[in-house]
Amino acid sequence: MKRIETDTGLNTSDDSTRERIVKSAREEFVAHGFTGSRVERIAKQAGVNKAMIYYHFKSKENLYHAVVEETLSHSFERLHRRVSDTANLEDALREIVTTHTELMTGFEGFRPIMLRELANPSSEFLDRLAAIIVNSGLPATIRRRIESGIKVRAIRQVDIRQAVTAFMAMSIGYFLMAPLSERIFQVSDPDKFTEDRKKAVPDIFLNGIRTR
Amino acid sequence: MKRIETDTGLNTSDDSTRERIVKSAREEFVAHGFTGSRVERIAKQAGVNKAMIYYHFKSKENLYHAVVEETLSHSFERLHRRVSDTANLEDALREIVTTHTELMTGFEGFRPIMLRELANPSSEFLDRLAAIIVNSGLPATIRRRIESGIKVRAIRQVDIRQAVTAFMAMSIGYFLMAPLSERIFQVSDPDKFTEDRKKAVPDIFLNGIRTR
Amino acid sequence: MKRIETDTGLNTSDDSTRERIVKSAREEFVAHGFTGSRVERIAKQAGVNKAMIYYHFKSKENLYHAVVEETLSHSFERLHRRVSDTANLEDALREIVTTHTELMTGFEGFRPIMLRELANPSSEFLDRLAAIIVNSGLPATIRRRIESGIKVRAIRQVDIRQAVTAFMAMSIGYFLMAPLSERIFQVSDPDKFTEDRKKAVPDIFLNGIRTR
Amino acid sequence: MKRIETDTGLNTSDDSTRERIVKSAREEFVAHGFTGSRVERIAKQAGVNKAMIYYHFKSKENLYHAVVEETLSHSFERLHRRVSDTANLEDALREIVTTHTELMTGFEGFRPIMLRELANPSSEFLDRLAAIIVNSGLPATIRRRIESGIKVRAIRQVDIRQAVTAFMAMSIGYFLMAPLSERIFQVSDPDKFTEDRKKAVPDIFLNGIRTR
DNA sequence: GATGAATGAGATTTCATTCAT
DNA sequence: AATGAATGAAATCTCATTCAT
Repeated sequence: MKRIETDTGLNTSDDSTRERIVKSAREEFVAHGFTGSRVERIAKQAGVNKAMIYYHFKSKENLYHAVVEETLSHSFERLHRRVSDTANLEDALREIVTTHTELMTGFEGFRPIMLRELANPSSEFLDRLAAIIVNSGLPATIRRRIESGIKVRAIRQVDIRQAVTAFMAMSIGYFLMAPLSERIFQVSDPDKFTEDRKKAVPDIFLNGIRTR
Repeated sequence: MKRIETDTGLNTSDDSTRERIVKSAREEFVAHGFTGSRVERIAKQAGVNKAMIYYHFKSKENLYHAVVEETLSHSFERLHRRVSDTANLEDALREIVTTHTELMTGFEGFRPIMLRELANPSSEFLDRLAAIIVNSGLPATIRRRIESGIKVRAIRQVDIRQAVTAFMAMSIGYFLMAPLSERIFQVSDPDKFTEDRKKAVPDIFLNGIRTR
Repeated sequence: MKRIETDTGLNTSDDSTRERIVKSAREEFVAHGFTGSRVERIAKQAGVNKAMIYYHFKSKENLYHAVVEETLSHSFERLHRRVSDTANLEDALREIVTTHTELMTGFEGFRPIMLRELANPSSEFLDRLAAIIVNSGLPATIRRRIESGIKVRAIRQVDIRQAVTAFMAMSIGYFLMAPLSERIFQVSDPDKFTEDRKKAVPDIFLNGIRTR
Repeated sequence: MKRIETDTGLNTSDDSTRERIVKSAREEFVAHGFTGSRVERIAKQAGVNKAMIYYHFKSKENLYHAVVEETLSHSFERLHRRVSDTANLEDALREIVTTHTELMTGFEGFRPIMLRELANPSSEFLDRLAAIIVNSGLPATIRRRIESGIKVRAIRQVDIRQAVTAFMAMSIGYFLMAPLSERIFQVSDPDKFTEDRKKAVPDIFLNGIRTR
């Protein structure tokens, strides 16, 4: 049943009924949010009877949790592999931007779900995502690298939390607000733009904190 | 962080029924999104009969538009006054961060509405907000200042769009993802942190693009 | 809105929607029990939209409570009026049998509801009914009359609780098991039989406890 | 009150799947009535798959019939042995009260099923139970004994049907309404109370119809 | 302007029953 | 004999909207 993960980590060819339901549900929740989603539509899309959904998941809410679970386990696998045997700060930062990019562009659904959960102050999703990120070791790695950089005077005496937060915002916050950015600065080739970011963001950030 | 109400462009002391409805509606839409919001609850909160809402606004959607309108007119007022006769790039950047901060923290509801609209690709709200931002002149000002900076070799030959976008992400994207950041880096005093950002962000960014 | 009570205490001509719903609901619950009853049928019978039922009562359970309430308030009025200015024990017993008879035959629905509630050990209905009966003063009156009868040796030294319980069983228990009795002893004229009981039961009981 | 299981006619140690299903079904039907009972719950309780129930019984209704059958065969065994060569009326009455007591208290479930069937005018269960009671010969015996009592003037000229019915109500009707009685007259020791009844009821009844 | 009552359409959920294995 | 998965039909409940007053 375990299958080799595709590049997106998304298991699209497993057609066990349960998987088919989760898949349809993800699409539906992504497109309409929780309340806007219709169990009927999810069922039809999955090619099953509505009752089947209640057989496998007990409620619409449960089904949503299952989708969130899947979305998160995906991001978990993504992050875990990247962690930390990067040679230096620059490589680590590149890794993060790349990972975030893949997360936000490669897994259709992660972004909208995250956006909506960000509007929900007591979101379990965010709790779990934060835990995943922390456990991946990336924030600690960055912090440590910056600290040693400061010690050897390669990096200025910046407020580390401000610096790391700013970097996260550049890396992941960008994707959240992308539709607004795209409206403000007409981006003609978004793919190239996203690709360029992978270099531009670490570059600006590193120069921003480096000693001169 | 507490601000004088009249300054927000939000007339909270007008007790006309219509205003009371819009106020409740805003709270409801902010808390539950469009589909999750209940006309009944809005009515009860406003202390009126449900039918009254249909008397004043013709539909739930209409009411939502009214709320969005209000939210946007607010952000418009916010941005309009600031425009651009700032002395230099650094001042301009500070102005932007400050404006964004006020926008996101000063008007309860702006953030959640924006988050949810960001999940909606054909959002009218984003169209209008982008227009407001563009019309405020700030992006053009920044761009121009960077361009002249490059010309006189004060600023490196960076990709301007990437730079401006990165700055925007740091400035406004941060607020969108704040609940996640707060979970990852335990921020004990968010008000002070937000205040510090007003200096830290332009500092990192400017150093990031300056020649050395 | 208050109207003169008919003989049954059942307000059948009040056609406010709420009343019509309760009336249909009573019929439905009586005929099918709680789980067997259908909100749809109740609505149709009351000539209203299903949603109307949820507008007036919040749930099916609530509606059931309302029916029970009505049934009980009815029995309450019934009993309250009869209380206790009966001249002697015999009159008091006749009063009880008459009241029980009216309750069980006059108010279509009391019996089935009571039967089903008797099968439910933690029934609120029974709690309330017991309270009504106790508060009517009848049990205390009977008990007191028997006690004084014993004192003056008109009545034998019987176990009073057993006696009163036995009488209650004869009076009200009979109606509960009537369908069984009717099957065992073919009763050709049930109305006359019920009428005769009003004398026969006190007669047997009184002779049963009298001294000789 | 605790009785030896084999005596009840209920084979509780037969672990065949079929028996386990009937046992769970009885508990379920007793607790929730027919419409309130859930096939799913019965299956789970019996430790089998829902489909198994449909394999053994064809439908929920069929299963209910099986339970009723079992309940009736039980009451049949209960009553069968007692028949009527009791020495005198008093002994016969005691026999009946004892039998009824055992019927109602000895077989968990008999009472609730009977109560609910009593609400159902065309109940097959009642038909069959009445037949069993009639066939046991007890009612005829009582009637005959009363008739001869009247002939020899040991018993008053009472309406025999009324008398027998009243006795039945005292004997069996009591159990039906017991939860109400217990609420009205706080009975602290129900076991003793039930035991005392076995003497009190025939005593009151006999004195009630005896000549003086 | 304002309300209580009403509604149609449709949402989520339940349940007895059957099918394929 | 036994199961997990599936289903059709229907149940309870919800909600934006309208009507009569």
